[in-house]
Amino acid sequence: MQATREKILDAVFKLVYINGYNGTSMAMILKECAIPKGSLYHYFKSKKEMVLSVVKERIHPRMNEFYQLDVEENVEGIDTIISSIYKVSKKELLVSYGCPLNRLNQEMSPVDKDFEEAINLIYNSLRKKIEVLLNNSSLIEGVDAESLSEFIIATVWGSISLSPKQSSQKRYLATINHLINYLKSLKI
Amino acid sequence: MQATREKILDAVFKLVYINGYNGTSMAMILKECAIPKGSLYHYFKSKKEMVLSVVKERIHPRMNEFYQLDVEENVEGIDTIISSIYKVSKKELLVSYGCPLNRLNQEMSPVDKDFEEAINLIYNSLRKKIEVLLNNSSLIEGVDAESLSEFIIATVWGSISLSPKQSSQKRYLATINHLINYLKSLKI
DNA sequence: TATAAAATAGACCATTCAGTCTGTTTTAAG
DNA sequence: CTTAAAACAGACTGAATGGTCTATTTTATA
Repeated sequence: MQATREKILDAVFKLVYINGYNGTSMAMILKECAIPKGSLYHYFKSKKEMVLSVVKERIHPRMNEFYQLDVEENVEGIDTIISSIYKVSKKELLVSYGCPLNRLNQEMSPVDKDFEEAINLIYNSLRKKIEVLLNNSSLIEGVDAESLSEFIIATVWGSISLSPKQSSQKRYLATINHLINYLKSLKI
Repeated sequence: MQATREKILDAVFKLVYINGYNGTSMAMILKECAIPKGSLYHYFKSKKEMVLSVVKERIHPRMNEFYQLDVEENVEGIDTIISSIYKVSKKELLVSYGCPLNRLNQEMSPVDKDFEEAINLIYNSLRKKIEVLLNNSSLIEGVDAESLSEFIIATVWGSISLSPKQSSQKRYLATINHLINYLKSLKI
């Protein structure tokens, strides 16, 4: 049944989000979704393949949902970016647990090529969207859209990765406000 | 012998830096430093205690060495910060493997209070140093030193955590250049 | 030089790990 | 209704895990 597979992906996403890849055992997963081992290994041939599926089928869509970076008619691209950054502060889980993609990236990318690849795919698609939005904006001269898009992601992800330390989204907003200031200063 | 303890800490730092906490086994550590188990457990009562010692005795000094953030006579604090950020790009390991503190933070802080505490201590000391330097600067009115210090760390750490994806320090510099621009715009 | 403490040494242990194996039940197609 | 494939079920396996235990060697000190 397809529902079983989805149930497994949900459980794995949740546990890996909190405990990381190596911190999550198959026993924990089995217990969380109350599914026998035979069933799980019917859908996934290994733990690694399973978590990679989570990256593609759970984390990727989640990132697209969190960062609403699609081009809108009659809206300056850079304003879409700014409002997207604000909206992130409303996502409590994200601000209090950190970014699931970045968490997994820190743990797995240096150590496993397949994870690095799957994670880079998501990172690049987000970065590219931001670059497109920047190119759809009236900016002062000499602004490099590519490095600026990297700067934006680096700052937002950095802020989120530190925000669990800081008590709340208030802190995230105070931090991120500097980024917004900078972005506004680049508008014509 | 004290040298044995130091050797162990070096090996653990290296392996945990690359593989993470849960990705590094005692067997790997023992092999790396070619020391029998009895000796190792003579110096450390557990893996966790050992890695916490690495945080305090290896990572903390390393961070202070990497980020040279001490107040200098006749130098604007903000210029010290800017040159420190530039200097980070010279540290190849940092830019190509990511920040060891941030790596461990992402993996362990959400899951273990002791790690969270030890890591926060370092984070706060760095942040405070930056705040002091900002207060030692002639900045335009209305700049909040606390949130700005958080913003600086978030951006630098974010850039470093993404820099392994980007081939080189060139990319780190291009990204971080936006931060420098912003900081310069805050000077009187 | 005698003696206790510090340090080295590695065999050993219980537990947990990811993954396999052999069935049984359910579902869908002819 | 028959039959094959899909799905469920969980006992079992070998390797790896962090940690213990006992014994020996080295070092420092009285």
